[in-house]
Amino acid sequence: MNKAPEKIGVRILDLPYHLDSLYTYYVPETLPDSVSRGDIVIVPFGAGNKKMYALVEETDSQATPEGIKPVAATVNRELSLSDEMLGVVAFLRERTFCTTGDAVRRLIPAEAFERADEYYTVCPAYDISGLNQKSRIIFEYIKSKAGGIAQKELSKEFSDDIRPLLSRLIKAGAIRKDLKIDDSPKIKTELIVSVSESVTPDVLSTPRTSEEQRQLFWRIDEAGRIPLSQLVLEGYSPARVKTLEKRGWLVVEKCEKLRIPYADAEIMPKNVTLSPEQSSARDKLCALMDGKPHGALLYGVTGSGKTSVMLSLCEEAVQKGKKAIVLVPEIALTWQSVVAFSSRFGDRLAVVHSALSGGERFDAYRRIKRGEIDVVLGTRSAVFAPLDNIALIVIDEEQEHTYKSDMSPKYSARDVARFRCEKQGALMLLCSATPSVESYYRATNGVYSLVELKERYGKAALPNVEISDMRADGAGADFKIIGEKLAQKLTETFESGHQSMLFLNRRGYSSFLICRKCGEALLCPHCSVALTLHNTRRGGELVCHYCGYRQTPPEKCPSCGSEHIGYMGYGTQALEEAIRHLLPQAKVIRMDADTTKGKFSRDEIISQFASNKADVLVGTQMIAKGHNFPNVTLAAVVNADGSLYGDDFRAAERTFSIITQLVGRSGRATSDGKAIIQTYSPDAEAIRLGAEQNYKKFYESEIAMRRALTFPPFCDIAMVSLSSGEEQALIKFSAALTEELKTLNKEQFSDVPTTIFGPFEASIYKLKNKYRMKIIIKHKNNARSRQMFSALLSSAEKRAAGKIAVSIDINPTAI
DNA sequence: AGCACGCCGACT
DNA sequence: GTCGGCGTGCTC
Repeated sequence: MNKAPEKIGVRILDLPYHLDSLYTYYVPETLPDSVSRGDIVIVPFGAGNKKMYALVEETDSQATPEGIKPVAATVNRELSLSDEMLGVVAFLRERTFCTTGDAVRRLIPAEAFERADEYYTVCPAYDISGLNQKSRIIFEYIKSKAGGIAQKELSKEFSDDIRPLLSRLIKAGAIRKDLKIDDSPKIKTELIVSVSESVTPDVLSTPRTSEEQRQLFWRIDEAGRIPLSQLVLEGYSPARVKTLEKRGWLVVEKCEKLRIPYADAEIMPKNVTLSPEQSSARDKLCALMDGKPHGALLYGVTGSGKTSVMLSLCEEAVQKGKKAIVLVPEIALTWQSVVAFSSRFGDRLAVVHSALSGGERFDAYRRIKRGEIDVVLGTRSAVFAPLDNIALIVIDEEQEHTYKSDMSPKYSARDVARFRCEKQGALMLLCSATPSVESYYRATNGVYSLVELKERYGKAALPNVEISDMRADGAGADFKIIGEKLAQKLTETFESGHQSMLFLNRRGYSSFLICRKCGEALLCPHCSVALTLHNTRRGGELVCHYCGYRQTPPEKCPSCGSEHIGYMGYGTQALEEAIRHLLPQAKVIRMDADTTKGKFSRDEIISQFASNKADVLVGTQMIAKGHNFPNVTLAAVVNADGSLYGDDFRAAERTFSIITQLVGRSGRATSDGKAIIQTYSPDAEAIRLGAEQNYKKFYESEIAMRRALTFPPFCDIAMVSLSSGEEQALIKFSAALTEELKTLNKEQFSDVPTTIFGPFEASIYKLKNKYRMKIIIKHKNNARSRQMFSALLSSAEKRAAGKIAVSIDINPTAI
């Protein structure tokens, strides 16, 4: 019986884009396990038969290429991707122009990959007399290592490249190369003690049972299942446990220990009653969880209690025996929000975010995959949680740009959510007080159902907002960070015992160091960005916010030698100081990227402020989101112009959104909330309408602009990014690539309508010593246009020969 | 991207 | 003659 070996089609991970296609291998009979779709295997690749990870995409492949090779090994079954996840991989590859490897490594935590290494061993019978000296040294070295030596160690021990020598030795039959998989599981185990099932407390009356043994027995009987380590901690001796195990009273099992980072969160069930408006919204959305794919936008003013509606919907999904994913922006994922979910779903909740350790992430992944989890709460990447049977994917603060990844795969969590909801028949629910123009457009077009919350929850009213025109404030005279109006309100608020929040979208102390004589600003030597002054314990320090470069401020201008150098612009540190100056008695705390480096420091700052231990909170973006501070009656945007004049068509939208959110922080529990917006452009629409909290009007004017100028949602934007350390090569290559695109578009893809801009310099032209260019293409995102970009990327990569990095991003957050 | 093959110069 | 440089071309 000679049956033909099974052939499979695989995608090899970690291959460059233009080589990322389907390869055929056969499954040798010596392979212990069967191979199915979605498995990860190890295959030999290329002339050197380097062992590579590969994803099995097809079994029983009919392809008949020449000289196919055998699969080398299978790896951990727990890595296998479901059919739906294979679909997500294909979706990412097709939509974001990433490699299969990039996609797979986004879905499976790195810790899950077993370490596979190539080991060298000698063939003892080999006669070494024919070898030259260098070969003999290598031979003897490998021989001296019992059990062989890994490729990595060998190249570490000897010079960088002894590989040709090694392959010659293999050919000569002197040494062997084998694949060894280190499958020692990176799984923590612990010993769990329980009372044996066949035993009743009657056994305690057996003779020669000590009082200590009885106590131990009762302790375990009470606990049910308890870790041995816990018993030891409580003072019971492990030897005594062993004795009772020998008697057959107790059972000690080795169990997997899962790291559950938020396990100790206090469970405090809250019985939130929904307002009539909230429960009507909930009912409408519940009706959309009917097993068919739907999209909905929950548009609710700040403070209208969108979170309660979200929670209630998740409960509904779980009651139906289904699962839910809830996505929040990174900055909103704090202890408080975890506790809110944890109190409802307990250990059926998994929390996934970037601050998890590798092990914690792996454990969460396995718990989800095994079906132990009903609700996954997390940031962007949680949209890939390997749940089946999803009824609901919520995206809170839907307009946030953090849902778009800027590293490969450059996906948008919203697009992945839509894809998964389509496949699983689930509801995608976008939530926001200031929806993105694109999403609101879809809602008004009937693509999404629109559900609104118009009232603030409880008795809270919208705050009274004033625009403070900084042009009038001491114009020409001393430059002020805090204008007169804001100073007055800050003082009043402090004196009345209430709290204030001040938002400023720039960290550090001063944003520029400028020479008053020659006008040069001091730039980072590695990036085309001005250095920012920070106050540190050691005094002032200039920091690059893009690459982290630091230096002490110079005494003289480095370009003209003048001593007349001064600082321009200001950041949160300067603001903090200005408040201390204005209100010396007040306690001020600052929350920005500099003060929240620790894992829980953000939670600490928030809980300090929430418990009234500070009077004023100063911060960047991260103070604007998700927290409910009842005692805050003044919110201020210190410099609303900061985000208004970007070179980005979304600048107005972001300004409007941040103003609306911040204003909404004030007066959540009372009716006398106030908000101040300081600006030099009081007539700018985004600022005026943000102050009025008039989303609809802002949307109308913004959508009209987008339509007139053809911007999303009326087109899609592709950005081809090129970067290289060699400036001239980059400029030449960018021009050639643009020409190639134009030719491609004229010939093979003449049916794809485009408008091509560029090439031009990126807004930060030099970053970490790499020069950056970009090409912008307005187009309609569909299968044809993606084919065109895919062809362009493949050819560019081939020609770039590693000297120039090329990537494509569809609808990037910043152009 | 790796890696081998292949053809050239510098050295034992 | 051998070792090792890096140009070219392929990868199931």
